[in-house]
Amino acid sequence: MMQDDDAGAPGEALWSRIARRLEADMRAGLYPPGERMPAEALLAERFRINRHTLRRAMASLAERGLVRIEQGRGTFVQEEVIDYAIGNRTRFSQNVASANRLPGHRILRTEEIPADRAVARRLNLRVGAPVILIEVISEADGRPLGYGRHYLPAKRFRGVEAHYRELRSLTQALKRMGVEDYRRFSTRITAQVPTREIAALLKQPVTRPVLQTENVDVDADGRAIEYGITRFASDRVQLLVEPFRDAESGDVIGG
Amino acid sequence: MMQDDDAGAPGEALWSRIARRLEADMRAGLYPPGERMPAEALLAERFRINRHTLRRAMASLAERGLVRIEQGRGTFVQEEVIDYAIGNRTRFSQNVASANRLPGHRILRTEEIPADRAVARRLNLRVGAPVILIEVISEADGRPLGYGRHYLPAKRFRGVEAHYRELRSLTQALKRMGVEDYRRFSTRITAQVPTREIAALLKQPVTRPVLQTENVDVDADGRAIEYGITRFASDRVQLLVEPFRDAESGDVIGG
DNA sequence: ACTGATTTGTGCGTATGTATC
DNA sequence: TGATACATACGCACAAATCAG
Repeated sequence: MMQDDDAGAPGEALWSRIARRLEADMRAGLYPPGERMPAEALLAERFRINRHTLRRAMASLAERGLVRIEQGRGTFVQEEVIDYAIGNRTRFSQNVASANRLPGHRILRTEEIPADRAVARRLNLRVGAPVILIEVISEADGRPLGYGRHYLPAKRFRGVEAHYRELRSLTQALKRMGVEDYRRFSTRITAQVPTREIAALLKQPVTRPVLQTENVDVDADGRAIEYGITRFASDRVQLLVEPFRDAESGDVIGG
Repeated sequence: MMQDDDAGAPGEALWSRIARRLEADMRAGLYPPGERMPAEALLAERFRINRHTLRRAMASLAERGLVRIEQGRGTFVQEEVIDYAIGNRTRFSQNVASANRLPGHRILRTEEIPADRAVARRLNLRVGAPVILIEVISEADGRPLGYGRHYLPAKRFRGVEAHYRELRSLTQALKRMGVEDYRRFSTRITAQVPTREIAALLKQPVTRPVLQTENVDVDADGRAIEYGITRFASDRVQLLVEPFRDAESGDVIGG
């Protein structure tokens, strides 16, 4: 049933008009991505409509993936998610750039530490062997996408962190140290509830999950050169396992 | 000060002895995987130790990944996670069987419905074209691993659900309908907070995230034959993106 | 939106055992 | 022997999160 005081186009339901209005306001920047929208009751009062009507409008936005409604917490403007491709030749900045975002990263710290059991096993080292730890926040348009901890064997790569800071690319830094090529050996993906600390680093609420990837990269000889754990903000990143293409021909492999 | 009634090995800290005791009790089946352990206060009283000492023991178990401590909720015995391999030739039951678990599935329903926009786009159909929906709970040792919704074009695969029910394998059912071979075209991975309904289907709390995968499979000619959305219980499954190997030679591809 | 009960998290104070210099 | 630092253990109190009603 139409609202009596509907001043919009005839034939369009009031909830639909409200939905378009909310969508326009979102695009205009009134409700920035990731932010909580005003409470349903408040918006209903502001538009002078019943809360049911507003909820119908919100439901249509939620269905289209523009907002995310969370009971007891509020309604949040959905952020644009970046496809993060995972493959044999995953490179960091390419993923972000191909989404028309400005890639960047902040290095939190670099340190030489003894390998614990987990790191030693993945890098084929003895427990206690020196490894270089690089902690990075990767960003797109200044918003945190992921928080990564990368371990490299110090014996072989001592000083890599200086190159990395200078060149701002691990691929380039490794190349300067003689690693002409490397590839992703394995990737393990889990979903987790973030610790308060990690949620803060990713600037996301602890109530939203993180996608955790664990990877081992190897050089052309198959030697492990890097072990990394990255936590992605699941509202801003989705992982994409694509059909792998030949480096030269571009043909799909493994069909 | 050592406890007066300490009967343990000398030189070993009390918290360490308690940790070993708890670990043994876990393995003995006293605290089954996924279950909540008794509250810290209760356990401390039972062992006649201070709560701090018990917490030190629990911290060591948590560090080793044997338990998961959640403020306000309790301490939970961590479940063994199954590696679920994702690749060009992902097949369902192989993954579970290779983890020495008994694979199985329950078909919740099969139905012919018109394709909505999302399904139509992925299967290269018109909106409203008939598709077959198959809803499945996949299990290992009787515990739910994932809840999947699979869509197939009805025009080509009408009746596939009967074969599926009989053969209990989508690969076999498709083969019977003339699909000799198919491969994974793309997989999209996100982490989400489950709805109450999905949490119930997966027999997990809503506070634990789910891993959602969206996949499109294509036949040898590259035509889309299946679009699926699967939600995995993140405590019981981790996704594994492995180096892809050639079907014949077994060589790693793309090195 | 509030309440009370339960559970884990944190801080402080005290005391003793152990290792080192 | 003594001084010092650190790990261990206990007791008490309150904060913070969760959950059921």
